[in-house]
Amino acid sequence: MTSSSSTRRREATVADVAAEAKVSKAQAARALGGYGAVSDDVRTRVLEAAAELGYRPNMLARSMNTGKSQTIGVVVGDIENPYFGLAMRGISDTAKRAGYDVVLVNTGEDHASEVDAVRVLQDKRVDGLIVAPALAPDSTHLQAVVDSGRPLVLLDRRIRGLDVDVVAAQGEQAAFDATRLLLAAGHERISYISTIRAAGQPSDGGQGLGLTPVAERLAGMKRAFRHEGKEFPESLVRLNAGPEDNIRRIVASLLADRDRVTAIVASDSVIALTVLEELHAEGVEIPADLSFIMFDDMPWTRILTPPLTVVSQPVYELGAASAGVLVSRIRGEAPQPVPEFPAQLIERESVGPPPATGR
Amino acid sequence: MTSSSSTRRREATVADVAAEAKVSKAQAARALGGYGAVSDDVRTRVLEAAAELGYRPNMLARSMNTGKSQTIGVVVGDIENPYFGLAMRGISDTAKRAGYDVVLVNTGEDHASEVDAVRVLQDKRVDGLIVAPALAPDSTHLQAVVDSGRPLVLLDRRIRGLDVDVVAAQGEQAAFDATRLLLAAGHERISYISTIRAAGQPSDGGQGLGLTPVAERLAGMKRAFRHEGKEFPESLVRLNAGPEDNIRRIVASLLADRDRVTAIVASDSVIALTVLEELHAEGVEIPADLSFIMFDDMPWTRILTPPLTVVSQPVYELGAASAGVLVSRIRGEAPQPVPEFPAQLIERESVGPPPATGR
DNA sequence: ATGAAAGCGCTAACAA
DNA sequence: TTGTTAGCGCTTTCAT
Repeated sequence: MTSSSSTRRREATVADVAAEAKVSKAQAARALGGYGAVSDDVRTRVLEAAAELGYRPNMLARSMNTGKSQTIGVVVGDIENPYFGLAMRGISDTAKRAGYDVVLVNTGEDHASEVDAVRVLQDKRVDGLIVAPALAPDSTHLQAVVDSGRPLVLLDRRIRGLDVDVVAAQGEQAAFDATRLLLAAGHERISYISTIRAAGQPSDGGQGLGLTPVAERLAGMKRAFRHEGKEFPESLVRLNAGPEDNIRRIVASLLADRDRVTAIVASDSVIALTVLEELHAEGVEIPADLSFIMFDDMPWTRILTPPLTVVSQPVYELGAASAGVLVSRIRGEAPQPVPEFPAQLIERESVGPPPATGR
Repeated sequence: MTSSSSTRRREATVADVAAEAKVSKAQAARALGGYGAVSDDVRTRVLEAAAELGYRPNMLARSMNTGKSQTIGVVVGDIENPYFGLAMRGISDTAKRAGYDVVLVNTGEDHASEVDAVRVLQDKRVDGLIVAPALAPDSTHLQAVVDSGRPLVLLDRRIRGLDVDVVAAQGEQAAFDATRLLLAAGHERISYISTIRAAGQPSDGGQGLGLTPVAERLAGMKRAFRHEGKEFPESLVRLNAGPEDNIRRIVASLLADRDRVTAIVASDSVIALTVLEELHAEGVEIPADLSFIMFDDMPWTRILTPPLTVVSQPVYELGAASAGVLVSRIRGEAPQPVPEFPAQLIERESVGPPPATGR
């Protein structure tokens, strides 16, 4: 007759189990924890007692003396962004398989938030951290993680001077390919739009971008222009584009310009959505009036009219790899080289020749 | 001269700080933890010592005696699904504001996984749980949570006989509205497609669906038919529709049928995407050949040609509310009534008259 | 193989 | 206000 009252009854502890099984606390703990030397007889008695009492280990207590929490911390800018949603699944799947739980903190791309999150996670004694850092001049909070000896893996963004594993897609070549596609179709007035919070001038085209995917892609685009002997239109690069209504404004002004852009490259799927909405609202036809390429091959890009030409990144795999690398670091295994994840241009139908210049 | 070796140096503890500040461990702990009575003099000395030593509290130790981990567990079927991504942000934002971290477990809609997740989270002594339970005959794992006295909030799905807070959108009325829209346009052969893993026959139209949103919506649809004195085509309900290639098959067979469906209602955005892809592949025009309505007002539904008529659900708010309710339960506050979240039909252009029966 | 006892880092009585 | 002393539930020497 178990007392199934709804009040939280005291949970059974190792001591309780030990008493019930008539062995010492130490032996019960060994049997329960699966370590040390235990005779079959004792083990079965302990396990039976445990089952009867509904014993469940207190992981906090266990973590306290082992120093391992079997938990990894993940800090991202925006889980709502499908990019991170997918990456998160990769992380989660991999972590779970290795016996780790994941505590997720969303920073809203805010640096102070990120600093705080990293600290809190360390206070909670996570065994390792995966951070997709916001662009910021200061990375002492991450350096502190490294100094503390806790494994840290950077996702999607490298940080200068921080010697840790980084898992990110390589976008330079794909950006090069995408730009060549555009150039070949006859475009030169190409705009790249990103919400990245870059330091410095809004359109300084690469300064203050650090080692971000955006910087890489811009480099790829420039190389493509150089390759054709043409000049990259720095002035059409739009960073710090968020939030939504600002993106709309940017698109509108890009279109209103006397020297109109003929192609737009969107930095991710969230920004792409807003750009497309604004284009729609302005009655701009793709690709007749404007060519369009976006990063991330979201499922919906295939069912648009026309289907969108995109640069796809193996996002799930990036997440999975970051967790994989982190886990092996936690376990102190030999530092495997982080695999490469090249982004890839997928041609569909949103790129065409620029409109006849009928201004 | 700090030893910035990369080896994990022993972290400063309360005892270290106390020694440095020349006070008792208890006083140091009080000053550090911000509880009890501490003189200004002692406090400043302790805080200084702490700063100098780089002291950080060990939350595991703290949790062990307080019994509070300041962490809530969230168990969902699929984080990759944008629905949960958004809900997760609502949860995360709300939890963080209340001082809680979130550990997220993805079950892949697998019951065994869910059972395990719930157990592990309890072992980790989370202060409360938010679970979006997979449909399963057995919910003893959740009953166990309730019995243990740990706060539990169900997200998106109610469970018969389990007396806990439930946060979910009300879809009956919106489904009724959507169906009336379809009926008014002249549709009767309407198919509802869902990936929900229902027990019993695949098309038993509501049996074995428990208290799920799908059951509610089906009820709304039936009511609309009844309201018009027409008979609901149970045989067109397609449950257990996953995974992707199976969805395609279902759509294909629905179209191939001699008595073709004239309208499809998709249960969520993930399934909608596949349905739309298949329709696209089959050359079916919306709404000329087929009318289409989906649940969840994803941003991309607005930029399709034509824009999609959808049923929108306040997903972020659902997540936020579930966390809010959970936190107040954890704090032992008076049980606030869970707010209502009616889903809402948003008419756009994917519904039109059925095609002239030119078979 | 087993048990006694000493912690892990912190909070929580209880005295002083 | 301060310090002393017990624990929280578990792992881990160290004997036996």
